[in-house]
Amino acid sequence: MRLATWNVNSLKVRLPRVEEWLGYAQPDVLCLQETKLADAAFPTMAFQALGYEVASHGAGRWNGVAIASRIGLGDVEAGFHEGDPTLDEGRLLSATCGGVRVSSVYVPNGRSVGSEHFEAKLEWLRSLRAHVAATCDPAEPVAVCGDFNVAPDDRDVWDASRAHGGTHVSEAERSALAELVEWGLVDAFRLQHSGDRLFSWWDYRAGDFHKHKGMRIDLAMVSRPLAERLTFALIDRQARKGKLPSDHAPLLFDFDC
DNA sequence: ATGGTCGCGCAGCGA
Repeated sequence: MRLATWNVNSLKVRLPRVEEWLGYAQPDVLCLQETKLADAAFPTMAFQALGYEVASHGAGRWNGVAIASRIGLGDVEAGFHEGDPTLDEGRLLSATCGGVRVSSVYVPNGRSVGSEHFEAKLEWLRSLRAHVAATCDPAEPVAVCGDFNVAPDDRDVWDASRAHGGTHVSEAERSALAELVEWGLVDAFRLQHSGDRLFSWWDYRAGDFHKHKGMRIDLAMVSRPLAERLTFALIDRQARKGKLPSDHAPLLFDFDC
């Protein structure tokens, strides 16, 4: 099974690149973030034409997540399992694909440490942990994939002291991410790669991509049964190049299952 | 040292 995740920063603008990428990357499951599309406007036919079923969860303009799968797409759940169904703000979608409980997540940015947006980010991550704990079993195959807007450690940032006014690298955010680890999920990329400067996002401005100034904030957090079957992990930097790229690269994960 | 680019949508905000 090949699992992928990609923050596309507007699926409307990015659809031609996503179609091209599906053609050569050939994922079985693709989690999308920042589609910026209402469900009614989602290009379902384009995915069906390539052999994928698709589910989306978005209100348009901001946020929006989706899951495309060519190995089945069942038990779709939009948002958090408990509480107000709009609390997730179009940032969480879950489905069962080929026996794996997959979630596509777009964690709030947080803007600046200590702001109300930052507190909301921490609360969102706590809700995500509660959602996973309420709906999944760590002894079963679970994959929570997407843009976490948290760099797990200092290897994952070009310069931790200059990152985003302290967000993405703060102890509070990393602790919130560690809560998912404590529940039973592991950062799949780190099972295959231990090096630094292996980023998944680069600011559009000032040529940051070419200066290797980025962060690794797009993650696949997987339960032990999947972690044990991981054979390959890649950040596809090629897809960050060329015409009209997203500011995020897609990630690929192969599992022997 | 500062600002720099996108997307949305039509001004300026969010990232």
